[in-house]
Amino acid sequence: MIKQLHSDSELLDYIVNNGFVPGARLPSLNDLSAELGVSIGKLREQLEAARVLGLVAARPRRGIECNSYSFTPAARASLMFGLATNERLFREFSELRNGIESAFWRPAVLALTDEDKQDLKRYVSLAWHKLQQSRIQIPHQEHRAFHMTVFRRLDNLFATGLLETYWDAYEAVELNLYADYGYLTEVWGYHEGIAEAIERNEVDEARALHEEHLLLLRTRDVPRSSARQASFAEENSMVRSQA
Amino acid sequence: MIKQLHSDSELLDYIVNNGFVPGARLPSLNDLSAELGVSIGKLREQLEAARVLGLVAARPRRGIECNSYSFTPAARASLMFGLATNERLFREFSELRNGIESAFWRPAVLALTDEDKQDLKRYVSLAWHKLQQSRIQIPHQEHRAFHMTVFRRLDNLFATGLLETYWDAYEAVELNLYADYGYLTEVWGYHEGIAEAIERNEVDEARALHEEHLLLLRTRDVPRSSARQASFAEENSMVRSQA
DNA sequence: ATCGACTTAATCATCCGATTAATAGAATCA
DNA sequence: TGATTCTATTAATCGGATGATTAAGTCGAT
Repeated sequence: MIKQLHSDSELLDYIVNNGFVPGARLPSLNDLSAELGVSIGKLREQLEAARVLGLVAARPRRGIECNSYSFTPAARASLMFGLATNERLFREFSELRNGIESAFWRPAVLALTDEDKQDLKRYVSLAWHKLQQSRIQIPHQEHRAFHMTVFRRLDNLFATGLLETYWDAYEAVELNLYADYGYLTEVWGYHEGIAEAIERNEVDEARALHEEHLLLLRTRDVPRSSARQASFAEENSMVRSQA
Repeated sequence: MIKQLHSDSELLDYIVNNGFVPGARLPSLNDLSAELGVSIGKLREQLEAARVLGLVAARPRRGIECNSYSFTPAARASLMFGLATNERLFREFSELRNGIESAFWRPAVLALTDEDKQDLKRYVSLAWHKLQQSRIQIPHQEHRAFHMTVFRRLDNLFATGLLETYWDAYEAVELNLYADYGYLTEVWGYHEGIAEAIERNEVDEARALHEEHLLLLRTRDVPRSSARQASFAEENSMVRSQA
């Protein structure tokens, strides 16, 4: 099996071949340079790449530390750059997020604990509270927490990592998709129904509500996206034009 | 909107702020260093990171060229390292791939052209040919091509990028999931049915077959995965144990 | 005039050395 | 004992030197 997943990175090869576990600290760059026969400059290039991927963390005097594996940093780094050059990509990533939530809904909900279900209801009431104040606030934090709680028990680093990335990106682009009051109450009405259905262990009922509520979001037009690209109207999101 | 997607990378900031399009070439590192007031060494670290993410390509004398955006390189780089340290992750990524294929099946198939549908049938017959030879060959290339053709028209860089990444990873780990003859014929029986249903525009029939065929793969045990971790038997894949 | 081989120069790739900044841990002192 | 200072280690950044690669220009032969 051994398999050399040829990574053209002496640093990463060193990490995998010497079985470094999360939390373990690598030798200093000086020692690594001597041991691997690679200059420090080159090692630093690979170190920067590894750090962008979230694989290691480096601090002076503490050395280079291996992180526990996560898909999020790589996804976020790539997505953030993509969004900076083409904001339209946010819609595509939203589609991906919707697809992942739909596909993993069932096993995720089935694995929720009673405590998780109480958390869901708590987020709903917190959101209603924010929405019902005289000076209403957008319950964004609760929105993120609600969805991520649903998938809290999902044992899939990639699915959860991509969901996490979605919310990071949402906060970064600040499209304010959930801006107007009527829309927010509708969404949280769904959330409330979902939380209650989950509490009653009616998984399919919750699933149906979840699908409806995704559809609600899906049909919603992106409001004040940058008008940089004029070809917005004619695009038909899901499908690539035929060659 | 302007939004400084603070990237703590002078190089990437420079690219996005100056509107470099795919194919455009950046100034030389010397000039960039002078213009940005950043040393070449530091720029090279960021260049390596950008290259790992597949955002740029650098070649001597050609300079640094912006690539068209793709999610694949980042996903692949992260996944490959993850697999090198924990092969179990392949199953999780397979689950993700299954979920994406299920979620995007309908719009993808609906957008296929007649030519695409003929390609699907062609891959099926190529695969049967390989399987029916006296010295049978595993039609892996056809398997990949068949699935990627189904999603050829899907206009979602992230979904298609992750599917592409899956096949790259599959070839890298070489688990030989599709090894024995009986399994292969069963899979390609499904593929044949899918291709024909798609040709007859029976999208839901094709979808049902596709779901069945994914289930077939899902229930299949990973055969000769490294026995490094003995806790394989007791794991129940999809769900994280309760806190 | 066209084509191919050769030269040139621009640029990335790699390496080295030195300096700076940050910090963990030891030493010191109230 | 507890807070502070000191010191050594290490990453972070810089500047420069050299080699490798290759696009583009040059030259010559047919």
